[in-house]
Amino acid sequence: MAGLTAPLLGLEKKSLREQALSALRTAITSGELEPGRHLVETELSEMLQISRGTLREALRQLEQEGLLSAGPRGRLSVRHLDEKEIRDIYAVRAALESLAARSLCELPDRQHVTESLHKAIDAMTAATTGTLEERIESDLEFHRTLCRLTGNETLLHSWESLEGSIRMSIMFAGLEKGVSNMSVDRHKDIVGAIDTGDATLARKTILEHMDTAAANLVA
Amino acid sequence: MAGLTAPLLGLEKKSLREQALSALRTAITSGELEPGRHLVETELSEMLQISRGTLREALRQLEQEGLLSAGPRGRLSVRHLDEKEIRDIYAVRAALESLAARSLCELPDRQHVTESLHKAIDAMTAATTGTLEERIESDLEFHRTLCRLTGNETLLHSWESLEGSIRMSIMFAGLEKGVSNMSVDRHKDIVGAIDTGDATLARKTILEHMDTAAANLVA
DNA sequence: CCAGTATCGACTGTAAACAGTCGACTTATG
DNA sequence: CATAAGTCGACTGTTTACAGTCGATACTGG
Repeated sequence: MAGLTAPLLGLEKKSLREQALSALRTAITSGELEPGRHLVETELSEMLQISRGTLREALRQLEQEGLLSAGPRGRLSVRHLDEKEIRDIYAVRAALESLAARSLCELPDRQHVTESLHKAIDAMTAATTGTLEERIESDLEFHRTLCRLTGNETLLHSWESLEGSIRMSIMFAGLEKGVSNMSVDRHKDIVGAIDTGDATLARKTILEHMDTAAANLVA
Repeated sequence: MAGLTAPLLGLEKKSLREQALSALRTAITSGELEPGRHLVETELSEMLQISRGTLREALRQLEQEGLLSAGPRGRLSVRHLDEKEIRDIYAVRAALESLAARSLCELPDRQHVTESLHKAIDAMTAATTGTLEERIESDLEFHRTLCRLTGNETLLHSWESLEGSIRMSIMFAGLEKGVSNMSVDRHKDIVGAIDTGDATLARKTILEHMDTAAANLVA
């Protein structure tokens, strides 16, 4: 049994809370737990086979991410998004990602950045032959990479806190509409703009991308 | 006992979790719970006279707000901010608030907006004769109002999720440095720019305000 | 029949107890 | 003396039980 591989040494055992968080986030953003649905702690804890205390910790986080809304007496339900809310979410998303794009343009050495973004583009290209879900995942991964590459942890965290709302927006609009915003060419334009090092151009490209995306979602 | 006033009818009893959240947020952002301090659940729950379960829910939220960082084995400690992190926080803050400013310029009817902002300015003016804490509160209230007036709930929520980090940045720099960014005149400039309805000017004013603020904090 | 009161079930909020992991320290062994 | 094994305390993660609030329904009295 000698010679354990490095990945095994780095194994991370996920807590029940984290597992519940993931499962619930997926169930909500996929529509399985439908908008407006009242989440009853006792039911959910039985379904997930965890205690109510553990579940509550996960639910609190989802509430903070904007996926759940608290009704009277602390009752949590899956949030419903109307058109205005989707537009609002995309406006904030645009603000964060345009900051990311500008920040990347201002980096002294952009080579590793563009390499990583090209990899993310390749992944998007590969996903065009996959399922709608795969295309959405690769798209969101591209945008997350954009934020991550800035090295601004606060920016990445803010974006990730918005990710659930973004996913719900796509779900509300329907996956086909969502995917219509995920063309590889338009993302190549973003990378191209960043490549030029022109922060104003990069910002403008992102803002336009997000304007179009929001308009498509609410059409 | 007839004739209860409307405010009494609207009384909201805060849960222990919410009370703990407030108390902890204040203790952290004021420096009472100092950066790097390991928060031991059993100690804190005894101090606050609440159960560990209730405390955990509050701590989770503070972690998500960026005020605490999780170390090995789930141990939470008060986050320490270095200069880069402060700059990063202010960059994200600038992105959010400049979106707010641009959004306000695009509103069809800006009269009630400018009235509210002028009120916030008046409160800042009144606070100049008060304590440093009062000045910081009135400043943050001005900026929160900026975001709230847009009617974009996602934007307000994102800003509020950042507020703790903002407060900690000010605390790290020292209150005097923080207050140096809170001159009434500079905030009047922001309102003035929004008054013109020129979204580009308003955005630029905010970005400059935040650039200067960050530079002052890390100087 | 209607209004007031009582009861009960369905929750959420909270506390107390149990369980597991780790590091520091002590003890045993070669 | 150095190393390995054992023990224990200090936590965090989780479960179970208790407590309170509310709405819906049933009951009672005028």
